[in-house]
Order: sequence, then structure tokens, then C-alpha cells
Amino acid sequence: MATEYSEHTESKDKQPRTARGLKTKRKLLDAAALEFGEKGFHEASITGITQRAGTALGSFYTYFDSKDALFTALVKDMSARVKTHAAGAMTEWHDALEREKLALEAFMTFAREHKEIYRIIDEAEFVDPGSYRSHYEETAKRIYERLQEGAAAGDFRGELEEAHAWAIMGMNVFLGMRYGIWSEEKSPVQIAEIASGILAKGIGAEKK
Amino acid sequence: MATEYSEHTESKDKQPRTARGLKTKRKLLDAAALEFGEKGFHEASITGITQRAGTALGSFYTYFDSKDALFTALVKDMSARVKTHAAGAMTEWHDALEREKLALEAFMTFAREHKEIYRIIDEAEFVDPGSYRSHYEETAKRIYERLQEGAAAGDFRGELEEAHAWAIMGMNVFLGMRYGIWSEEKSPVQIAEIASGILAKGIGAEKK
DNA sequence: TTGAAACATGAACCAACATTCAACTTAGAA
DNA sequence: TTCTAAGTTGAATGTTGGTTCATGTTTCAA
Repeated sequence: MATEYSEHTESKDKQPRTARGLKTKRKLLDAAALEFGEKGFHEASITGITQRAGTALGSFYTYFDSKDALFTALVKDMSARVKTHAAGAMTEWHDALEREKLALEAFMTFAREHKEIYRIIDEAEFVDPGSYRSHYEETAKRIYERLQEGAAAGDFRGELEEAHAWAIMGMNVFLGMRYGIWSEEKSPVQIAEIASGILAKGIGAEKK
Repeated sequence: MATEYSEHTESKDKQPRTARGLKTKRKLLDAAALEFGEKGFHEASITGITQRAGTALGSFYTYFDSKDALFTALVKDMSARVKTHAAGAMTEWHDALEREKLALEAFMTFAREHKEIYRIIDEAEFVDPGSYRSHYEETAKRIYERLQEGAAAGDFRGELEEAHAWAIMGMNVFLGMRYGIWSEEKSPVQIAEIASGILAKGIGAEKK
């Protein structure tokens, strides 16, 4: 399926000026997502991408300056997609804690359906560190905002800081990797409940 | 400083049979840790490694079958070092929760002092996925064992499962990356306290 | 002391792509 | 219909860097 890729105004890649061009570029991006997701950046080859896309090798350079440039564009795009999807999944909620649960649940489901995305974002740590940092910094910021809203609503403690957001994000990412990508032995709901339990009451014994 | 590298009996790399050989191999391993840590696997070159080590290019192949084999050996070794260090840091503790706090604190300190190690282990996700999985699976298992001990001691809830260990590990890894590797704006103690707070009482508002 | 195994050396080899380019085709505005 | 910009093509180029190997040196047991 041909996925939507947003066009970034500041991007340095050459924009298509024709319906035909647009279609070709999209085919290349979709093919690249597959190829990178399957083989990783270094094992992937431009030849492989153009073959999947069904275009000639040279056409690649009509739309991208280099292999790296393509990768960067892809990371930016996937990052945006994760963000969009997550936002759409938290529309209905009663308290802030429940919202976090829904967020993780949505994340897990999305990860299972788009395993390539996570491989690509993860590999950005080495191929395009700037994008990698941006992705997680922005994600953390979004979580932190939710924490502040939750505190304002009286659901969360008042002294939460950015580090709390990073802790929650780390939890989510690792649970996503282990129970979303590596195996599906537990459902997103089950995992979300476990994480939610930690956020609700910690792991200490009942009484004190 | 020349670090100790354990010799794995099942390893396929060629063992040195002489004091001289042992020394050379050690120089290569130390140099490789530096080179990989600094440049990452793909940017790193055998030439760069042998230059750092002060040996001839060809000598590399006296001790390692390939660049990949070296990397694998390195990951195994670093993984073991992390494990050893963590174990040594939790000798004195009163309750299980405090032990977790000490574990994270030690992890953060170690990460700051050995940033290369974490880059190498992380990159294993793409260069040597098997080692990567093993590393985190074993780490999770160790955490899970601590959770069970804590439950037995009455410090932790009884229903904790493996997923709880993965959640804690994810928290630790991301906090380590953000506040150990990327910046040192907060001390290991401060970070450990934040994480410990989550495990102790969650993030919910005080009363209920 | 000696000889064979272990080790060291670095020039040369080679395969794998990323990237370029000049010739060719198609789109779509006028 | 025509004409030019946009797009397509794939063979050829060029570079990088892992790996090999023939030759020379060192170790150490006998």
C-alpha cells in the first residue's frame, strides 16, 4: 500500500514536479522502508530499493541526494507517523493514568504492525544521530506535558520532572521491543496493564 | 589501560600460544573497543584498529577471523563486564527497593565512565542481533530474580512477572542514555532517586 | 645452539556498492 | 501539434576497505 509521506519544505531532496514523478518517489520511499526494515541500513542497497520499487537505478538520484539523505527523510517521516498515531489513540480517557495506559497500548499495537519503523528509528542512533535524539527528545517532551496536565488535574504528583518522562518512555520502548517486536506472547492490553500498575502504585508490597 | 578479556573456550578466534601473542591480542581488543566506541562499527576500520594498537594490519587476522568476529567477541566481553560491575555494586542493602536504587546508581556511574561500552552493545542490535538479545534477556532475568527475592522478603508485591523486569530495565537504560551518556546535568544519585520513587509509590497523587 | 612453530608485516587483491552521466522517453502547457 | 522541461534508463566509473599471502622475524623447547 502506498503510504503518505509528508513533504518537508526545508528538505534538500529534489521535489517531483509531475504526477508521474510523485508516484515514483513514493514507490521509492515505500520500497526503502521495506528494504531498510528488513536488512538494516548497511546491508540495504540502492539497487535493492530500486528493484523493489520497480524503477531504474538512476531514478533514485532524481529524488534523493544520497543513501544517507533518503534515510534521514525516512526517519523524519516515521517519527511523525508514530507521533500522529499515538495522538489519535488517546482521545477517550477519564484520568491521566488511564491515558498513559492507552498510550502504551496504542504504541504496542502500532509496533507490532510496523516492525520496520522501530528498526529504522533505532538504527538512526548510528546512521543519523541527530534525528534519533530529536525523535526521543520530542517524545519525552510530549510525555512530560501529559504528566504536567495530569498533575494539574490532581491525578499525578506535583513534583514530576522531565526525568520521569524519560523513565516512562524507556519502559514503553523496552516493553514494545520485547512484547511487540520480539514475541507476541502477551497482548498489548496485558502489557499496558502491567506498566500502568507500576505507575499507579509502584512495585512495593501492599501495606507499608 | 590493558583490560582483562576472558577467553571463551568455544570461541572460534585463534588463541595466542605465546606471551607475545597474548599481549598483541589484548592490544587489538582494547584498540577495537576504542575505535568501535568512537566511530561505530561501520565507520571503524581494521586499519584504524591496528594503527591504534600499534601493530601491522595483517596481525589482526592472526587473532580474529573477521571484523564481525571481533565485534562479537567484544560484545560478549562488555556484556560480562557490565554484569560483573553491577553485581559488585549491590553488596550493602537493607530492603529490595533500596537494592534497585543502588543498581541503577551503579549503572549510571558505570555508563558515564564507559560510554563506549553502551554504544557497542547498542549497535549489536544491528551487527550481531543474537548477542544483543542475549545481553538484555540475561539482564532482565537477573532483575527478575531480584524481584522475586524482594517479594519473598515481603518488600515487593507477589504478582510481579518478567514484564516488570523489562519495564525496570527499560527505565534504567533510557535514564542511563539521557542522563549518563548524553548529558550529565543530573547526578546518578538524583536519577536513581527519581526511578526509585516510581517503583516505590508510582506517580499518582498522594492521597486516593 | 638450533630448528620449527608462532608471530609480524604491509603490499596487493578484489568485490561490493554508491554515484555519475549521456542518451532516450514522456508529460503537459501553449 | 509541438516543444521543452521533467523524468527514465542502466552501463560505466571510482572508491573504499576487508581479506589474503608470501616473506621476514621472534620465541622457546629440546
